[in-house]
Amino acid sequence: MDIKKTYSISELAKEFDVTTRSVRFYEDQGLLHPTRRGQTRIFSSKDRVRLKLILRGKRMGFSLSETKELFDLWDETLSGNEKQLLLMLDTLANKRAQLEQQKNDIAQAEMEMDTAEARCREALAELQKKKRQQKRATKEEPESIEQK
Amino acid sequence: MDIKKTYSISELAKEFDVTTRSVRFYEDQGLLHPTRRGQTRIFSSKDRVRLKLILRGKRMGFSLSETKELFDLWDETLSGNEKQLLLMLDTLANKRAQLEQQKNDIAQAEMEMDTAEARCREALAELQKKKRQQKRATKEEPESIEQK
DNA sequence: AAAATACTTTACGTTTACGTAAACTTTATC
DNA sequence: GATAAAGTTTACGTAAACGTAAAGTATTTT
Repeated sequence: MDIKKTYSISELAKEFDVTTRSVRFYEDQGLLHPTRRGQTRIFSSKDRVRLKLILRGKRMGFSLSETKELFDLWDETLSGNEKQLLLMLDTLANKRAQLEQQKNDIAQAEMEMDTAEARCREALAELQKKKRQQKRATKEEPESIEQK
Repeated sequence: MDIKKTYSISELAKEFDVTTRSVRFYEDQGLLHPTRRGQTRIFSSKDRVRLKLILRGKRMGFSLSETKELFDLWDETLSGNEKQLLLMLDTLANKRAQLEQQKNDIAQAEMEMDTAEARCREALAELQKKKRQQKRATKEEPESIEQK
């Protein structure tokens, strides 16, 4: 099994570099389900994994409610109901399509960045050439202006 | 050169499936620069390209201001100033790193979706097996309950 | 010329994902 | 036992990215 530990809110916040406010917000939205000792939140390693997934989702452009839907769907999937299983498979297929689109977008962006970078380097090379020409000019005619 | 045409706001909106409101908003934020005939906006093919880039940026999780920064930077880059060129190269490197992160995230997500899908299919197979067993049972003992 | 269509500006409303401040308990430290 | 440190709830504020309604202009169609 996992590192069967529990975590405080600030432990998680530090580890993933988010504010405690965010963590509480994620709980509020039903994405995390910490238990309580008194009124203090205690997060399980499952919560920790989910937090990681939430943040990755965000980096991939997923909203919190999208991520929550996936979480909920997965939980219901575990119950083993056939309908839920099929729904999950369908959802997975949709997400895969979405990821394909993103991969295309990224590939396109990378290509365009390649050409952009190339143009930058060309322009820079031009500038360097001009600089060298200027230097040569001042060496060939040192103080020549004064000898008119 | 490009398809040197011009576009009305609704042409663009239809083509890229966004509202005219969004297009006006993008102009407001300085991402598009249509000219005017009277008070009516006229978009160039450059605007069209930019709109495409804006939307791709959104799909990749970029904010409008991030995209605007890139546009502005690129415009200044064209002026050929050395400092701007170097700044652009730096920015490009950063974006590349960001895309690398996204590619990692996507790869991870795909792996996890693979295992999730596998589990779903296993669970479904289990259900099918049980169904078949039930069917066989009712065939082997047709109305057997009544012959106690 | 009246009506429909496409465009405009102005401006307030909405959702998401938190930030920030206030006021309060609980636990650890001096 | 005072005080600091870490936690809590409540609640108002905010930036981003539009939605939506109001009210007006310009052009095209009937």
